[in-house]
Amino acid sequence: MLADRRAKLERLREAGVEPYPHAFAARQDVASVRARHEDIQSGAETEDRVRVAGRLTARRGHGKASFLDLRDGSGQIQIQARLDDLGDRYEGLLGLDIGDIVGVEGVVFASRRGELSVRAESWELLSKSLRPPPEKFHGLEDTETRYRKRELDLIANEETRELFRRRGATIAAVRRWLDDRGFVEVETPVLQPLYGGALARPFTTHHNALDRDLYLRIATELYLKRLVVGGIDRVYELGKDFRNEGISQKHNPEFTMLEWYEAYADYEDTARELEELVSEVARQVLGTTEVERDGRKIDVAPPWRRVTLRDAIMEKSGIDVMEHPTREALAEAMGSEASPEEGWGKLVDGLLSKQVEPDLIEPTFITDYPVELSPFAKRHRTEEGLVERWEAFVGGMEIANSFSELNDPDEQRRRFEQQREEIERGDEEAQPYDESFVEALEHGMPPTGGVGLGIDRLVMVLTGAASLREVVLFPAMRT
RNA sequence: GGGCCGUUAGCUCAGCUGGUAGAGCAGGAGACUCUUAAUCUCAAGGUCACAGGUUCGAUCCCUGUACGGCCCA
Repeated sequence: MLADRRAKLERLREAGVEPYPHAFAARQDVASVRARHEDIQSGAETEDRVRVAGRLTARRGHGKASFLDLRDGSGQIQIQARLDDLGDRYEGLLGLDIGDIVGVEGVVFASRRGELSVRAESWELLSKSLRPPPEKFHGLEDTETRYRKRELDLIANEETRELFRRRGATIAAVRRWLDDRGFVEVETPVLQPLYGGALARPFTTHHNALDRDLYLRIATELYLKRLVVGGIDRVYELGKDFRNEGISQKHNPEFTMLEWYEAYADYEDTARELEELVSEVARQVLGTTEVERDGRKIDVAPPWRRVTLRDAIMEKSGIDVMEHPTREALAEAMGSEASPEEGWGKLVDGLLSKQVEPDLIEPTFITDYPVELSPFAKRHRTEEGLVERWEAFVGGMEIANSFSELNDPDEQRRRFEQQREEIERGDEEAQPYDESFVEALEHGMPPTGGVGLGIDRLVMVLTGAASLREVVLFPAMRT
């Protein structure tokens, strides 16, 4: 199989052909050629001489005249090869393999059937392909191979190419939205002496020269808030976080997260901003605020529904969590035993994710969370025991999380103490105490609204993808 | 972590009650000067995921392992 192509490579070399030349000058991309001839009539000739280059994706031979399809990063175009035009270079062009990268110079015309084509007058091999590409009609369908060898998925499947174009466009649009509003993009440490900012288990690594363990960040929250203390009133970071947890359709151990912080804003401001950002990004990427998921249309245009966590749980389960303020009472109301490492907050979180979240198809803010679940959120201005926090859901999936940031250093200390109790109970996702963060707050942080937006999940929403692994180029796999 | 399903040619897939494997595409040789999943002829291509077991005989039945998918926790 490979031997055939290897043998061809050797024959080319023996014939004095360099199979891996350095360049193909004065190349135009396929999209620009197509753009010039949008309105061409079937059978029409032009005098437009072009140089295009790309991968051969198909060949239809006819003896002394043949057709090849050539694709570059911008699109695909048909090449016509005729013995009359190419003479002794004709056989060589036909002898190339599907998958080879080739440069062609010729004149643009439209075939009798109206297909825009380049009539080759000369060509050169730009890179020899030694392995056969996936099958041309069915493409590459095996999920495992698509993830492990994403390059083959991209060669074979237009939907995959389109999805990752959309992902790129989404990230660009998100940055544009923030940049336009004066947010400063920053980069904070990925390797951290102490992890924090989210309830999750970290990855641990080791610094040899310092001979000490470091953690891969689980969030950027604490460093970004220190920058707000420092006077960067509008700040954001877009990058990878790492959480040492299982792999599922909504979880990858490394994932892309956006966090932004805005001084003098609260969680009502950030909710309005998120609605605006998501709908604006959808408009830029899709041209509409309507997305599709499982065959259903979902409009992400503002305003999104707002419902308190207490009401949302009551509506679905009939349980008023505020009437059962201890873990024992709540567990009894739920008709189950709480495992020892689960506090009251964890039980509430469980009710939310199992009973409520799957039905949150239309864009929804769930607001006002128990303080136990939110060690960095400010207490609610009117509701006892709650904090000013929301999570945003679209298509049955959490995409963002936000609060009026806790800026009272003494209160922050008490919250860390509370987390210490959770750790002692055996909760491995609780927060370690971070004194340098509390010290920063002691210098005074303005009232601030902060948001975390899961970029992979946003891309899932905008592409209708069923699994996070579809929108991550190289998802985590065993071995 | 548990349950169910899958793994056969480079790719997409067949394979009967257990008798040592087939097709299409791709690749090879040939025919064909407007095709586009081109068409036609010929030939070639396999550690049936891996390791055991049952059997005269295993792609097929059983056990285990690896990897993947779906569902549940």
